[in-house]
Amino acid sequence: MPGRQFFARDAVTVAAQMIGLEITFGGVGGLIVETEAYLPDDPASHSFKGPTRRNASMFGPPGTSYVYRSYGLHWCLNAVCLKGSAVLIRALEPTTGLDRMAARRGTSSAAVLCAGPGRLAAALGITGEEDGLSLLAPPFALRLSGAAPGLVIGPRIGITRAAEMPWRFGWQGSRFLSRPFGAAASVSKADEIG
DNA sequence: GGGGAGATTATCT
DNA sequence: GATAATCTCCCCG
Repeated sequence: MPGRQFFARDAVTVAAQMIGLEITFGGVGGLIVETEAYLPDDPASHSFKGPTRRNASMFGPPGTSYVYRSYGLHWCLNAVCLKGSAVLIRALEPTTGLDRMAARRGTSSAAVLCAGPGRLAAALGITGEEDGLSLLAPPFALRLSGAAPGLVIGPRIGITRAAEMPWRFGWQGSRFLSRPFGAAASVSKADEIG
């Protein structure tokens, strides 16, 4: 079971190694199939210009949650790594609590329950209330699934600054991704990152 | 103190 | 594909 040391590393390394982990919140969740890394000196990162009330959690201890509101209406869940860096969890393959997630999302299609950061947070019932909580303690739970997926690596989604950096990681071949990886994507293995 | 942009998504054409 | 929904913070004045 990943502990604080797992997150006390470079966010790019953690983002790669989080693919295949199982994360649950209140007994609901699934396998992480898509992540993105955000670094302290990264113009696309919320931490780039230093701490504010909104991003304060990004400067907390490794393993802290950072939940922010996106475009005024969606919530997005991150795992804090080294100070000022975090991994955005963008998509899950649902494994537990499918019925509760489907009820929250208003759809019964597993393929889109958690395919996207806003959808994922909605399915798990995560809001700003959970900002700053530890991911290493209940109601959160992390565990190694035993899966050893191939990794797809490509540019991050939905950003304008530093958009070319290949800091988006995916479970190769997963049908639960928020969006496909483009032709520019490359393939690797988790233990080759870092 | 105000205007604009942003790590998004559901819905309609 | 285009657009609306609408929060938080930055930056300029």
